[in-house]
Amino acid sequence: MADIPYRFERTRDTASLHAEYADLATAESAEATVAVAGRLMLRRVQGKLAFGTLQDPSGRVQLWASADRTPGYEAFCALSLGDWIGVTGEVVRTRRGELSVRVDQWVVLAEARRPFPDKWHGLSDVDTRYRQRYVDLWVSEEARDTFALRSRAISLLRRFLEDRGFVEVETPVLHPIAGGAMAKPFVTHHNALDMELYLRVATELYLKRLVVGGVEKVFEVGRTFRNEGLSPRHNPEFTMVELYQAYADYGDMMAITEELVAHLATELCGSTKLGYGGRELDLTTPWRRATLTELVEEHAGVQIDVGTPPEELRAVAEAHGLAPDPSWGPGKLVLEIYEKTTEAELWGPVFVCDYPAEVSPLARAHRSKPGLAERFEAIVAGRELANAFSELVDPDVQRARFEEQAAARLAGDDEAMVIDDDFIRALEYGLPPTGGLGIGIDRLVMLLADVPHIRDVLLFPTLRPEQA
RNA sequence: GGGCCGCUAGCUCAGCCGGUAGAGCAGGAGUCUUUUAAACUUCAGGCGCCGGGAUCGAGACCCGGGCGGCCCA
Repeated sequence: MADIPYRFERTRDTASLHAEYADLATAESAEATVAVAGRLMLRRVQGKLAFGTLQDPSGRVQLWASADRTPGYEAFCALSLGDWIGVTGEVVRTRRGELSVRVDQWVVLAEARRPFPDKWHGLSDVDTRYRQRYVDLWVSEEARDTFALRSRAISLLRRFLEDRGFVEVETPVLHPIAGGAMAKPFVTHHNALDMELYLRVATELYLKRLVVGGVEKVFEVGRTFRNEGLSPRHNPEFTMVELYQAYADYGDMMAITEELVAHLATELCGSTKLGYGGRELDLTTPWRRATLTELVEEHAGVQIDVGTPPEELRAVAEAHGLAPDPSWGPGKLVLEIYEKTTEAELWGPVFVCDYPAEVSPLARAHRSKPGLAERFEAIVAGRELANAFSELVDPDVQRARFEEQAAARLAGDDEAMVIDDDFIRALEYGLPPTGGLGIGIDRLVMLLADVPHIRDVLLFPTLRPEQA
């Protein structure tokens, strides 16, 4: 192992070097000494002269070493690609016009003992890119750009909400009851209390408790866990932002959703007109608002709603290749028909409004449409990006909804919710009219970064373990 | 869970109808004072994902398994 110093005093990153010396003439020296550090990416040895390419997070700069002025010239030429080095020297522009740091002093900061990936093709094996993200980040600029964008997106999201008076909170990840979404939880065990705990499937029920407590505008950005399969759009742990606003309804949530997404697109991509997967995506506000049943009529050519006789709904479902379970009510049938015939056809952005109340146990009944709830999902680039409601505020109705869920659970639906008595007790203290919204951050970043797989926006996605 | 595709040197990839494994880069040893992934000479580098099978003979064909990708549920 080389003698590695404990620190290195860097004076410039490579980007600021290029900015500062943009006007330096060819074959001139700036008569200024700088210290740069990073990873050696390329090397061109020409006998008594050697050139290298140093990379840091801001970019790259050429290094120029010569046998007659670079100390330890032979050793410098023998560095491995991937080694971290610190270089001190004069800023010059070579005869070929390349801004360079002359290697007057240099020191190894870390050895790359493992071989460098192909310097031209980089890493193409996606599995290796996910498993060894440290190598991927080092050699592929697209990966670095995507994660930089993710970081800025979350930062902008926080500022957007804070600017509107929302307060960020942290609620438990370990839940005694996995509530707030229809999903299978991960189960764990607490030894001291000798009890099962569940990793949260949503932050919803805790955040609404906070609105009861008087936090009128509240949000949480947090990891959520659902015990389901892996797909280009699903990872068992993912990041959601949920927000709740007192005195607001789902219409207000539509406005926040479209403003937020348009704001992020403008800030990060420079426009609300994006391309995604080679297809145009126009996020300019306002987004289309359409009811679920309108959209089913558009795409499946059938007029149905929760008031349609169940036999008729069943027939429509079967006509589209579904095998309706006898336990399904009209609401479930309508939802299934929508998901089968329409959801995949939508590109969006579109707010799909007014879901059946039967499948929306935490949403408030529609103010004028019986059997429906004031709930929407935002479909963007063909996938669900957001889910929101006018929140159910009546403790008696909430208890009845929970009881329906418990019955479904007994009947074998392991994604159905469990009765949360404390949540009902909270509602009994009074939840004002409230709008609530959840947005999948990973999917949002996928849109903004124009990447096809959720793994492309997760630094360390869930993978099967490597073979020993 | 089902279907299809892929897995060959550290990396990126070839390999015909089944005949005993190759290139470029990276690595080692040399030559070279202005290069830009890319000079030249030379050397080394392989559990062909794993396990079975048919064959005189398998990287290639058949079966099972692993991991990954895409599509479907």
